[in-house]
This record gives sequence, C-alpha cells and structure tokens, in this order.
Amino acid sequence: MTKHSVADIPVSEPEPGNGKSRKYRPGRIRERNRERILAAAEAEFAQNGYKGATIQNIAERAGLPKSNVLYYFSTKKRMYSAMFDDILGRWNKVFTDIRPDDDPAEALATFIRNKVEMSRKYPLASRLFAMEIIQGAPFLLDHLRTNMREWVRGRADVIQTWIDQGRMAPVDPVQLIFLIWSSTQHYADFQVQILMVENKAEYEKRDFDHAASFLTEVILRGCGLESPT
Amino acid sequence: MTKHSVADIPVSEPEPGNGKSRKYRPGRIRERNRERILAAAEAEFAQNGYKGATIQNIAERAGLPKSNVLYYFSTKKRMYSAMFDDILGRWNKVFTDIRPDDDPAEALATFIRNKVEMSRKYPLASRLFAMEIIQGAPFLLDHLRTNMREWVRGRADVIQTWIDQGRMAPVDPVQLIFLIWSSTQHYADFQVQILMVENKAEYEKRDFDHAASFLTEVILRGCGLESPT
DNA sequence: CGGACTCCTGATCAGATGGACAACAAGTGA
DNA sequence: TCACTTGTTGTCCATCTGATCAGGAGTCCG
Repeated sequence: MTKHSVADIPVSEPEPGNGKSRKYRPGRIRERNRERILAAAEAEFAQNGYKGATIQNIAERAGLPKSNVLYYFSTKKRMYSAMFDDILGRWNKVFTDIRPDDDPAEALATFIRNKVEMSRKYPLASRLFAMEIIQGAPFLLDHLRTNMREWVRGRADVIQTWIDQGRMAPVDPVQLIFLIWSSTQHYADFQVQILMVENKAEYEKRDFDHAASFLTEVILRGCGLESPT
Repeated sequence: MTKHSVADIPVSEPEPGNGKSRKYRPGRIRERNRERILAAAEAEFAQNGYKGATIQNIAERAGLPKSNVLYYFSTKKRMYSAMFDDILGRWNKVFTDIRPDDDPAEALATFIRNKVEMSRKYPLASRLFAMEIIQGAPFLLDHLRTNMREWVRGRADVIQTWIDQGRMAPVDPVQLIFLIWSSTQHYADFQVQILMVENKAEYEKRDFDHAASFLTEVILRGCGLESPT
C-alpha cells in the first residue's frame, strides 16, 4: 500500500515495570513528534476543516518541515484518522457509565459537569468533532453507527428506567441526551459568539462553572428533579 | 479594485406595481443565476468550509461554467459574504421581537418553535453559520460584535424583567438564550449524528415537531413555567 | 568503532485552484 | 435595424497542494 515502511505504526508502549529502561527504544522521538504534530493538526483541522487544512500549515504550527510531517503520517487522511482515534480515546476515559440505581439528579448533574469540563479542557477536539459531523461525518460515520448509537441507547435505557420508576418526569431520554450534548458542546464550538455577546476577550474558569450551574439547574428542573447539594 | 464593472452589484429591486413591466430590466437573468449560484454555494460552503470549498464545485452544483460564476461574484470572498447577507436577511424576517408584557411561556415557546422550524427549513444556513463561528467567525466578527450582541441584550433584558416581576424562575437570561440557541441549532448541525443514533435515513416533519415539543416542555419547566395550550 | 536502525529534509512533480481576460453571444429599447 | 448593455465561456497563468523520493544525519548497542 504505502512506500513508507515505518510510518503510521502506532508507538510501541513503553515497557512497564522498570521506569528507566536501558533498552533500545525506537519510538522515543517518534512519540514526541507524533504528539506535536497531532496537536498542530487539531488546531489546523478545527480552523479550516478537512479539505481546507493544509499539511504545510500543520507543519508550520508544529515547527517542522512538511516532509517530516509526512514522514510520520504518510497521508493527510491517515493523520486525520489518527487524530480522531486520539480524541475518542480521551473522551472514553472521562465518561463513566450510569446505572439504574444511581440517583438521577446526581448522575445527570455529573454528566453535565463532565461535558462542560470537556468543552473547557479540549475545545479544539469539541470543534473538530462538530466540524466533522456538520460536514456529514465522512470519517466518523462508522463510529456513529456503532459505538455512538450503543452509547446513547445504553444511557437512554437507564433514564427510561428512572422514569418508569417515577423518579423523574417522563421526558424522551434520547432527546434529553441530545439536549445535554448540544448545550454543553456549545460553549466550545461557539466560543467566539459567546465571547462577543458577553463582550469578553477570553473565557475564565468561573464562566464554565457558571454555565455548568445554569445548565444543571434548568435541565434538572426541566426533568422534574432537584439539583443536588 | 476589480476589473468587473457590473459584477457584485446588488440586483435592483423589481419595481412594484405593474407586474409585467415593459421597462428595461438589466437584472432579470442576473437575479435568477445569482440565486442558483448562492444556493449552490450554500451547499458547498456548508460541506467543505470556506477554505475547502472550490469555485469549480460551486459551478458544477449550479450547472454553470466556472467563468460564469466568477462573472457574478468576482471573488470567492465576495460570494461568501453575499451568501451570509442573504442568510442573515432571511433570519431577521423570522425572529419577531419579544416585549415585557408578553406572556413568558408563550414567548419562549414561540421562540423555540421558530428556531426549530428554522433548523428544518434552512439546515444549510444553520450549518454554514455554525461552521463560520467554529472557524473563529472571520467574516461575521463585526456582525456578532454589533447586531448579535444587541439582539441578545435586548431579549435578555426582557427576560430579566419577567424574572423581576416574579413571572418565571430566576435564571441567567443570557445563558437561557444560549441554551435555546444551541439545542435548536443542534437538529440542523448534527443531523447526521442524530439520524445515525436514531437509525433513520432522513428526518420527517414529525421529528421536528417532537423535538420542539420536548424542548419547549423541558426548558419551560426548567424556567418554572407551564407549557402553553 | 561499525553496523543497523530510526529519523530528517530539500528537491521535485502532477494536479488542482483562484482568478484574469478577451472574444463572442444574447438581450433590449429606439 | 442599430447601438449599447448584459451575459457567456474557453483559455491561460501563477500559485498552492498532497505526495514521492533519494540521500543524508542522528541514535543506539555490542
């Protein structure tokens, strides 16, 4: 397929146990540059979309020659994919499952807070995801069809259980997930708009806290729940 | 600036009154092609972003030679601007003002319904707008700074009045507008994701009705209001 | 050392892209 | 019909883009 024999091979895990291994580790530099490039790619793809992004720009953001970038990711497409693998992995670590015997108010509040925190911590990832979906998700269609669907279904089922038990108002669980998803995503994706409207130069930590509190309060009350604490 | 003497000149309004005027109307063909091109541009820009979109693609979507497209809009940038002028004009027609003596529940419900209807009727415009904001709003910054800010401030003031009069729960009015904005926008922007999760091929009218009902119910209850009707 | 690997990069290329332009066609009012 | 404006399009060009490649530099271990 490709002429590059070593490119695109995932970095081998640093062996566990002995922290300061004396062993020959081919992937050391690779790992560092890979991360630099992916960080640059996030910014570039988020700003210009897949087609609009250029390898040259990514290289400049990473402070590397274009050729070097192409040494690590033999094609633009592969780079884009690798980037999303990274992002989805990061996300999976954060979103814990919810269970039928959880307290609805607490579980939803945690979900909202985590999602807002995500918008604060990884705004580029959030925008990238939005961009990809808006453009028709050419690269993530499969992921949406399988993982994402399961994820939503699983959570919706738990919420439905809570409703059946009369522990919250009877609202469409899937729509509720969309509502939380969109309203939290908004703080990352529409950052510029929000800053303009509020006449600020940049976000502060308390803005996110305020947003999370607002969303928790309104959405929980909208579900017939009392905000915890 | 430009060598084109006639391009980029807004279409002169067709004179009112006599429908079938015999007068010399330079803009007749112009108007028709202009619309065709702008419609094609909406699709192309929404799918690929500003940088990713190509005049060639827009021309093909419109069924015209590239040269002809460039005759109407001398540059890509001008075409993009003209497109947003169109879109913003369309939007302004729909969003009626709210007044302090309106009924909060009814006014908010109308706003939500209008916005969802907008997502249904002009999904491309919605995505285009989202795209532009995500990319840092290079073309709309001024608009956000002036018109949009005023628009939000005006509505927020009215909502604050309602709160002060004890007619709804004390929630941050600006955040409330963001919440409505994002949750309704979501149905246009994240269409692909929603369809995938719900395992559908395309939206139906009732999906939007259902979404509007859900949002109205949850958000109004979240504001301590009863849904009207 | 030296050999084997990993990593780096300038030069190069074919194709796409935004845009200019000139010649030509069609429409319009008198 | 005529003079003039408006509309159409093929051709051309400088620049950019993703990708290739060949040669060289750096790193590591025995």
